[in-house]
Formats: sequence, C-alpha cells, structure tokens
Amino acid sequence: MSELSSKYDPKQVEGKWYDHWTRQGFFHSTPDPEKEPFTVLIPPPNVTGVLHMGHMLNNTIQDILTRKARLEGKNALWVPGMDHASIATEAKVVKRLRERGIKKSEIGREAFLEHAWEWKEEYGGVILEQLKKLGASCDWDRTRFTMDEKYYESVIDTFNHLFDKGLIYRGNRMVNWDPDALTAVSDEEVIHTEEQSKLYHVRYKVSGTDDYVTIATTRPETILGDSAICIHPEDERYKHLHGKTAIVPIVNREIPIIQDEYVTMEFGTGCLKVTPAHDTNDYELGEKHNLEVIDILNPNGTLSEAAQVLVGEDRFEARKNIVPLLEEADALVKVEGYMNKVGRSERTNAVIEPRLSKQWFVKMKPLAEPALKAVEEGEVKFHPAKFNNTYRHWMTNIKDWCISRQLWWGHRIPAWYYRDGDEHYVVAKTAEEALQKAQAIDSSLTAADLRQDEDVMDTWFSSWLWPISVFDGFYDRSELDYYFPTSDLVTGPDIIFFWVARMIMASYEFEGKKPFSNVYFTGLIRDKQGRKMSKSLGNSPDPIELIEKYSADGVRLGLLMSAPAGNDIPFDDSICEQGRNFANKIWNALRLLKGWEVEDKDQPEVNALAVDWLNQRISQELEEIEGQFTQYRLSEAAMRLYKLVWDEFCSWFLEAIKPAYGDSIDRTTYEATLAAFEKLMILLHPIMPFITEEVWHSIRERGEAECVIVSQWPEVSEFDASALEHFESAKSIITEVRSIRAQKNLSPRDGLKLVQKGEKGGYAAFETIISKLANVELSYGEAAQGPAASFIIGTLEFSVPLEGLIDSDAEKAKLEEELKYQEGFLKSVMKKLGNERFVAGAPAQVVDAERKKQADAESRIASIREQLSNL
RNA sequence: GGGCGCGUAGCUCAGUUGGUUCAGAGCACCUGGUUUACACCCAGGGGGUCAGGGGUUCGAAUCCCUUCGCGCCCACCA
Repeated sequence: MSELSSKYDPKQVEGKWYDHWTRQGFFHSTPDPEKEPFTVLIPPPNVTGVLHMGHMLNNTIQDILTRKARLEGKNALWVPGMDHASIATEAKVVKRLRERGIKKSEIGREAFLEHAWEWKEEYGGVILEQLKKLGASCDWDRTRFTMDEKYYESVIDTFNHLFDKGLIYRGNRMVNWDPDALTAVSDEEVIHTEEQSKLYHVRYKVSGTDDYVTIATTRPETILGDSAICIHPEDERYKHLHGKTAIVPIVNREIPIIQDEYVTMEFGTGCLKVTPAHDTNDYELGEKHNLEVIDILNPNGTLSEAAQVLVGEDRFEARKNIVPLLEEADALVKVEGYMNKVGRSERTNAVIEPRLSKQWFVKMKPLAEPALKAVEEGEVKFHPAKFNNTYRHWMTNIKDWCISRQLWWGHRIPAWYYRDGDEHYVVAKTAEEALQKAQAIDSSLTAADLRQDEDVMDTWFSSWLWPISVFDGFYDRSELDYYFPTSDLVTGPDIIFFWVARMIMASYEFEGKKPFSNVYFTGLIRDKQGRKMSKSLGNSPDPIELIEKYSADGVRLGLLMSAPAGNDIPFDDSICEQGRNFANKIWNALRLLKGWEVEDKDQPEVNALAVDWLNQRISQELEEIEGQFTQYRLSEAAMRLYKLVWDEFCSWFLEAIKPAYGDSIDRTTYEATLAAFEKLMILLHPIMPFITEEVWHSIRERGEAECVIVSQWPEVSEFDASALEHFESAKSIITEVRSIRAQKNLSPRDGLKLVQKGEKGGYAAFETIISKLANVELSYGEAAQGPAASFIIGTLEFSVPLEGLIDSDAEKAKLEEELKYQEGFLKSVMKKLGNERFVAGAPAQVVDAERKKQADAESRIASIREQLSNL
C-alpha cells in the first residue's frame, strides 16, 4: 500500500513547486525568432494596493492563458509590474507625514519625493509577492515600475512628441477640481451619484422696480459669485424683464438679466442664476454673454475674499450659513428637498468643484480615430463583445484629456517658464534643452531664469505606454519588435476608458499598431448579497487566508468555475471548496493507481475496451475544450475538464479497469492509464498548476527539468463519435440497473440477469464493461417471462428478471405512466407530420427526424404494451 | 434624459445560424451506502409556464412588439 496520505496537503506542495519553477527559469522569456511569442502584460497594480479578489480572478486568468501558451510550445511571456498611482500614493504619503506631524508644503518637493520613494520601497510590490502564492508564472526578472528611469524618460519624450505635434496644449478651462487633493482630475476620475440635497428658491430684486425674480439653486453660497440672471428669450412670463438688471442679495451687486435658449422654461422657476466661475454651463454662458467671472472659492474649497461675506468658511459650511443671511435680506422664498447628481473624486471622495484653471490637455480626436477603427474592424477583439458598444460611444464622444495634476509624485511636466508669469514657456526633454530653446527666443536668458512647471502628469499618461515602455521600446527595438503587439490583455471593464482605450490610442500613435489582439474583461467580484467588495464594508475575504484554507489550486478553480467573462460574480468562500475537493479527488486517483500491483499478463477485454474508450473520449473532449479556450470561455473549459477528470476518468474509467480485490492489473492497461492520467494533468495544468505538477512527478520518476509546466499540450486525435455514443448507452444501461438495485434494495454484490429483447444493440461492444460495472449477465433474444423490472434505452427494451421481488401493481403503474407519455409524444409527432405545411416547409432532414421519432415511439409503445400484458 | 445588457431549477450560469426526446450543467437539496482511492466520498433521485402579455412561423427559451423587474455606461438641466 502506498504511503501517500488520504488527504492532499497543498501547503508544502505549492511552495515547493513555485520555488522549483522559479529556479529552473521556466517563467523567463527572451526573444527567440524560432518560436512564436505569446505575451501578456499585467495590468500594473497600484504600489499602494493590497491583493483583493478582483486581482485574484484577473491574474488567475492571465496565468491560465500564459501557461496554456507555454504548453503549446509558444515563447510565453507574462510581464509583471506596478503603477506609481500618482494621486493615490501621494494621498497615502501625505497622510503618513501628517500622522508624524509633517506638512507636505513645509518640507518641499525634494524631501517629499524622498518620503514617497521610501514609502514605495516599503510597501510597493506587496501585491506582486502575494501573486506568487497564487501561482502566477510572471517573468519576475522583468518587473517594471512606471517610474523606472527609462520608463520615466519615455513618458517625458511622449509629452514632447505630442506637444511638438500640436496635440498637447495648455489652456485656461473649467476642470474638475478636487479640493481635498488640491489637484485637477480628469472627467473619468469623477464619479457621479444621486444624492439627496436641497433646492433653494431665492429672489433677486429687479433694479428700479418693486419686482422680484426668483431662481432655484442647489448651491446658494455661489450667489456671492453671480454675474447674471438668465431667462429664456421666448418665456412670456419674463418678457418684461428684458434689458433690466437685478440686485444680488446680501452683496447688493447689480447684475444684468440676460436671455439665452439654454434655459429650460419648465424647470424650477424658469430663471437661472449665472455663476461663471463655479459651473461649467455658466462659464460657457459667461463667455457667450461676456460676463464677469467672480471666483469666490479658494483652491481648498473655502470662500475667498471675493465672496465678501463668510470668507474663509468651507463651501458646505457657507451653504448652511448663508441661509440666515438670505432670510435677513428677505430673499429666501423656500427650500425643498431635491435629488441631484453630485460628482465626487474617485480617489478622495471629495465633492468635485468645477474650477477655472490653467492645465495641460491632450487633444483626443486625432488619437481616437485609429483606435476606434481598430476595435470596429476587429483588429482588437473584446471579450465579451458587448463592450464594443461602450467603447464606440466613448470614442465618438471623446473630449480632451486634462493631464496635469497639482501633485509631486509622478512624471513632472517638462515645461519651463521664463520671464514672469506663465505665458512664456518652452517644452523640452531636459532643463539643458529647455535653456537652449529659450535662448533661441531670448539670448539673454540663463538657467536661473527658467522655472520648471511644478505639476506632474495623470497616472494614466504613463500607463497608456505600458505595452511599449515595459520593453523600453522607445529606445531599443530588439524586444519590442519580437513581443509587440502583445497577445491578450485581461482586465476589468471599469478601466476600459482610463486605460484600455488609451493604450490602443498610444500604440497606434507611437507604433502604428495595436497593443494587443484580445481584451478579456472579467466581471466584478461581489459578495453574497451582491454588493461590491470594498474595504469600508469589510466584505472582502483576505485572498491569502483563502489560499491557506483551500489551496491556490482550489481558489483558482473555484473562482474560474463561477466567473463567465464579463459577468459579475457573487463570491462565497464555499465555491473554493469545490476546487479543494477536486484537488483531493485527483490526489486519490493517484493513490489508487500507486496502490495497484502490476503484472505482465494478458490484457482483459474489459480493460482494452475501457482504455480505447477513454483515449477517444479525452480527444473528443479536448476538441471541445480547445473551442472554449479560443472563445475565451474559460469557465466552460474548466467545467469540462472537471467533469472529464471526475466523471469520465475516475467514476467510469477507473471503476471499469479496477482489479478485483487481491488481484493485479496488467501492465498494458496500467501504462495506458498512467499515460492518460498524465495527459489529463497537462490539460488541467493551466488551471491547477500545483497539484498537476505534484501528480506529474508522482506518476513517474522525472528529472528536475521534466516538469508538466513545460511539457507538451496534446493534439486532438481521431475519435469515433458513434462508438462513443454506444458507450453512453452502456452507461445508461448501467445506471438503470443500479437504479433498480437501489429501488429494490439489492446489494451490488448479488449478480443479476439482464435480458435485451431482439438483436444486439451497438452498445453491446461494451458488454463486458456493463457486466462488470452493473454486475449483470447479459443475454439477448426473447424478453424475460415472468416478473421483471424493465427499462428502455433508445429503442431497446431491457428487463431484469426479479422473481418474488416485483410488485406488479407498482410495475404496472410505472409502465402505464410511461405508455401515456409515449402516446402523447407520438400524438404530437403525428400532428406535426400530418401538417402539410410542415412536411412541405421544413428541411428534409427535420422531417426525416420526425419520421424516425414516430417509428421509435411506435416500437416503444408496442413493447410497453407487451410488457403490460405479461404482467 | 440617452445608450447598452440581462431576466432559464433553491443558487450561479450554458443553451451557437429558430428544428434530433430540448428544457441542460455545476453547486445545493432528498434517499440509500463502514464496496480494500477518496464521507473533501460512492450510488440513486426530485426539481423549471425559459419574467408577464401579444405577434411572426409548419415550428420560438431562441426573431419582433409591449409591460414589469434588475444591472451597467454615458450626459451640463440650475
């Protein structure tokens, strides 16, 4: 008997093989013109991040794709790395400094960056270490960081390139301002949600009359910055106001009453207050009507001197505190509850303030064109394809990208100002180049006259170069030419605009090619109740604990089996149980095989049949699995493999060839079984890398480098589908007999007779297997006389004579029920065939099928009747 | 407000161009089981008006219309 434990213990196994693979350099790839490359780039996790379930799913899928390609003999490369995550990291560093009593503004840029790098060294890469526990077969020698020296350089060069091309410009525009982080953010970084707020109705006195005009606003504090009242030119109610002016309450400023079709007459009072400094639409109105811009807010969201009152108060405080002032001025008409959309910063959750400021922008239209075409024409394929719509919509309505951030952690904008103010600047790669450029304009300038822009770029302005810059492709083409375009990208649909779309744009702009051929969008992982997993809810399991509990293989299979592409998955720890149980099942199959005594002797027919069937069955299934893989239906592929191993290999095949107690197995069958088991381990390896490697090495003695990870993915070989069908019939027969045994409480050890009426069916090739697994003695010809339990498989009638065990009333009832069903079925078939339009209209094939159904049903009805008469 | 997607067994989902006995799978559930690999197991079993309604068709889970419910994305209506 073997010394293998009855329970599979993944703990040491997983660590052991991961170290082994790493030592053998199996994950490492270098360009090899002889081999086809297969490249996956990790979506670089934030340096600030810790591993969550989303990463687990994501990276499991990447690993599966990479491992499968490796097995297929491709030069597989999975590049890992990290994103500097400008705003998120800076926020964390600022917070840590604050806890130590240090203010960012006091220590200055250089010292702050030192702290940030320190932070990065300390916490950065935690995720990457955790991914090793999951089995990720990344080429760790290539781990990249978006602020590595070369990478940094490529970002700066890219900025210069786009600037020179006229695609980057500096402009004074309304941007999304985050008053907490004190920086502009892009449109994509603003999350709009419905929130309960209030609608304040405020009246303004019309100058020189006793009339009032009432407006509705959700932001009464901005009244202090009003520069006009706007009405619809066609609005009959307000025609008398044309050309008049109104008085802003509290501050008593006189402002014009303007007319613009922008106003919706039906909304509120039909009157709009215009605050060009604090609302995007109002800003546009202001431009059009030449209105004064009164910015009443400081960058941190407090009221500025320009507000005149409530100066220094936070905007939300001011919103409350302005109410009594309005009441005092007899200007507040009413306040009502109101649901409206509020934009919050993705990172800080602060309410975004539209703010006029000078920022750097990228012109997107020219970049979007080829990128849209690439997806429309299938150069880049999305899985599932439904994301094409989302993508198209965004790309056709794309707006310019605000890329400057008032932060320090990131790639600093390579613009240098000379002279006072910020109107005069040059863009260059380095300070030296900038000086040259500046001197070309004004030869009297010296290095001391130049000041570099303080801002850094949006994180995504570096990550959109990921497919090129991880290979240092801007400076050395040797790797890029081989690995680029990459093969598959696996990511969440939440960053389709942030990242996926922009990578496509960058790749066409800089390389004239797509960055990748396929994008697999995973679903979002939710908890049992369907809520998003988040730190604040505390509903996300710790992935590392999960791995410790269920094994990496178990977690991988569990995640995969419940995660069809693009669908959200409600996650429950217990789905990993299935994976763990499956690993244990494989383990026990190994134990069974290792426990057999092998002998050189003739191969019994049962075994020969079973081996032949198994091999064909694997081939048949492999063909299906390949199809699922090419369609990126990994859940389906995993499910098929699961059933292939558990049901076909373990439950049917191993039971069929299992020697009787005390008996040995013939060597031919044994060797074939090991070979098939090995094949299954290869097929399963991408999904469950650890146990397959362990089993692979337990099946036979192998050298250090002879690992399943670098073995060969099998080819689909010929199989006889009709023979496989016959085997399925044999299985049904066995199941029926077992069912009879269960009903009659008969021991599987007591042999039974099984009689098939008429000529032998095609299944009979597997007679010996049926005899063994159902423990029956088969005979053919006349149906058994006397009491018997019966069943029908296809059109064949079977009976098991059971003297003294048959309750003929029950049997009769069962048969009558069956008869009723068959007759009903026949009737519906006859109705169809009796319909001339069906016979004329349907394809011949379909009509023939109906005729066959008719014949089959008739023969079944006849035999049921005969059985009934026998009773 | 616009766009997209979804609704099939208790749960999670398959179901390809409408057509084989098509209503499926896994899990869960129920019954039985100390068979010498495995109770993380074995054998057997029950379970769905394919969200509702209407239409097209010889034929609809599948195509069209509509109602209800859910989700996501986009959008400047104060």
